[in-house]
Amino acid sequence: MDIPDPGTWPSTVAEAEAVQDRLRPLVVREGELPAPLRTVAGLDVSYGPDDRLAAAVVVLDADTLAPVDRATRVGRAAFGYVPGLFAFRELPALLGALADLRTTPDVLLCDGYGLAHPRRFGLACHLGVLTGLPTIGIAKTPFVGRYEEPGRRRGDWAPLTDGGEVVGRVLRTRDGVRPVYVSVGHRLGLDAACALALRLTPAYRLPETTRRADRLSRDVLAGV
DNA sequence: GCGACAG
DNA sequence: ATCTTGTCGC
Repeated sequence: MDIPDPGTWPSTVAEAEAVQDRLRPLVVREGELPAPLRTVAGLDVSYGPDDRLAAAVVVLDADTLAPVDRATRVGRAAFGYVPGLFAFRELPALLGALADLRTTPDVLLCDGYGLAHPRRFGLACHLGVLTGLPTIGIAKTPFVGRYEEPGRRRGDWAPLTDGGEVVGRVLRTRDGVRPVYVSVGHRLGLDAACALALRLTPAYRLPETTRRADRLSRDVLAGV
């Protein structure tokens, strides 16, 4: 798919935060799922020694969840790990992988947060603004915000709030398993984001998109 | 000031 | 993220 040239990447914390502040106003915090929804893409990155990394994108048929496209990119981490600036670490490689895709996915599912971020501009928002595509963030552990424990059944959820505003949702994707943390990335509202998260978790806690991308990035890093 | 802190 | 054995359960 076509990916616009992001230009140069920041090298300091101050520069990176300035980039987030500059792009944040471009985030569209609402929207319905595209109809018909044809394809969904999952993105993930695996790390190896010496800052080596492998980014992977897997595109699935939204109905059958069968893989229809994939792309990978190996490289080095472009930024140190700083909570809140996580996106700068993986974005270059993820964009590179996306550029190699034959198709343009209808929605991008990111590993991490969107609006549930100290400056309301997590990886999912960043990726959404740069690609122009609808995105959502699904994280495995809490980062910002407070919440009550949701019910234990699949579909149960509780609002994730921070600074007096709802920034996401703690969602139980399977009965009796730890919940995931869903937040809006770009062009999709929270209801749509959670509906998609449930649709992609027919068997496991994490979305099929994320699981496929995770395994692919791992395999690539291992040289498979 | 101190601890916590997506992956 | 990654480093790692065994173990409980379907």
